[in-house]
Amino acid sequence: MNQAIEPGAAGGASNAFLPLYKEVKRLLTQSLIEGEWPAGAALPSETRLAQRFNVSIGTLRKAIDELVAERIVTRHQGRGTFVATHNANRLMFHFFHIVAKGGAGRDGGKEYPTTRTLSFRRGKADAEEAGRLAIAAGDAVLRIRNLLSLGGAPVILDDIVVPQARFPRLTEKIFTARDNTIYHLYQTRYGINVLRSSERLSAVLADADAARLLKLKKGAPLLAINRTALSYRDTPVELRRSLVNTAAHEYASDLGKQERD
Amino acid sequence: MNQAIEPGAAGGASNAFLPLYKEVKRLLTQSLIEGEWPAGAALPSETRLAQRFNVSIGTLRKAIDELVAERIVTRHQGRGTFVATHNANRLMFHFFHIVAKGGAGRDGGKEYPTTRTLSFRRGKADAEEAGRLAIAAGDAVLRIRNLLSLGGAPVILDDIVVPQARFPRLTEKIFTARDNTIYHLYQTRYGINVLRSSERLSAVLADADAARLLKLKKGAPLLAINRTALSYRDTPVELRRSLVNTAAHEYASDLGKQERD
DNA sequence: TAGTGGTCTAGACCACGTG
DNA sequence: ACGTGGTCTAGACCACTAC
Repeated sequence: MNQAIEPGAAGGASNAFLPLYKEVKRLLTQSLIEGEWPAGAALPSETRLAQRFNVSIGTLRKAIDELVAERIVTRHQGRGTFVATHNANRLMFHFFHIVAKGGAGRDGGKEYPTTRTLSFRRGKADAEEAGRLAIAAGDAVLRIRNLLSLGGAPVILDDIVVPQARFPRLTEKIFTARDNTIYHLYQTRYGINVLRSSERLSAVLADADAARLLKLKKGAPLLAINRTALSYRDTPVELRRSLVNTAAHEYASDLGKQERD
Repeated sequence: MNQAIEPGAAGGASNAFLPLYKEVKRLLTQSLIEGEWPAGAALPSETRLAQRFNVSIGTLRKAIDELVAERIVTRHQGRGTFVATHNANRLMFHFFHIVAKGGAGRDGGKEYPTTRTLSFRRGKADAEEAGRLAIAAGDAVLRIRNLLSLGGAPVILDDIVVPQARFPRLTEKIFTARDNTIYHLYQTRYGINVLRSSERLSAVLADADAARLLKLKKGAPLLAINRTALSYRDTPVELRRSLVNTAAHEYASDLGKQERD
């Protein structure tokens, strides 16, 4: 399928100037959304893509540059360009920000959490959840509660809310049987690609429930993280509230740092 | 001064391949550190810079692309390329992450804080501070305590530590008389350009001191933010511990978002 | 009108990974 | 040896700003 595009909206009489590489990027994103290249697959070579879109290599590369910056694809010299996959590394670098205190070690004090699912229930979205998930109030959602441990001790209590419509036939068995990250499950089984997240943090006191599960006294300070996970074009796909015991761990935010995989 | 460089380290017999644009970027950064173009000043045009370094425009632009991505310079079509300055906007977008809860308004609930300096003292760096500031334990430091208010109510208690050697003759009068942000003062008066920050967040309980100043009960939950502010080549220039009352505000972290000025 | 950054092209050559 | 992405070049033209 040849999606050749005009040499330049700029050349036309149009007043809305859209650079050619932005249009190429839009077409590439569209193909990614439609699943033309599934997660982990190689895109056609830059030469072929340039021919397909009828643009020069330089213009094609500029479009892919932006996709790389948004971590939608990754380039490997000598091998090709690939659709980014959700592996443990990507999770740790871009979506898991809890590190051991004082642990300025090799990985900045990061260790992999172990997850235990405490509950998995169906429910209906309240007004606030509906707004944040861009669905209607009362729509079916799945509510999942996970307890995450670091170094054997429970540290994080996660409450996850996802729209049922986006995850048809997702059962507790499938959810807990996964041998990889949750976002990997979303990606491989439902074609939903979590690309970035928006988080709001505050300090709260542990209620009886949280205290029991995190093995703390009621009234201990906890870090509360409200996350909205976003996919292509900032479509919300998951809400998550995390309660973190920051006695021995903390939340790391390195702003402006050049991130690399 | 013509800093022409060889057409390519790649062309030599060297095994350590360094792209030409990286070398150009290094030379540009060096000139910025040495103050050849002070904050707010325009760099020479891309044509002139390309001639000066004896590279093509494309290569020169690729070097500047990275400086733009790191927010060290900003480009304005038709006007030129300028050394980024610390104004209120830059502070709010890149270094001040406290927003009003539920305030999904025009600026995402952001409002400008008003600052009151509570104390300004000389002291000596302890071992931990020395390590984080890359100075020797016992070196002279300045300790500054600020109380920040939002909407008229005190919300944030800041404790700042900076090496005295980097800020010669900085007095409380100069510090409190500034009519702009603290980082603007660092930049204009001391040529120290804060480029990014590394932050660690945890939840704590208010002690008597914090409770009194933030008008809270002792034992109320507070968000503690430990920040290291970094300049060129990740040189640390300031430590800051913030205690935030998150009753009506929260910390915003939009990871992976394409930031723009 | 002049000067600046922004886009787009066509082509040469290099570095890297795989066979 | 081959194909991939990465670098570098030289030049044309467009969009924007300031004067």
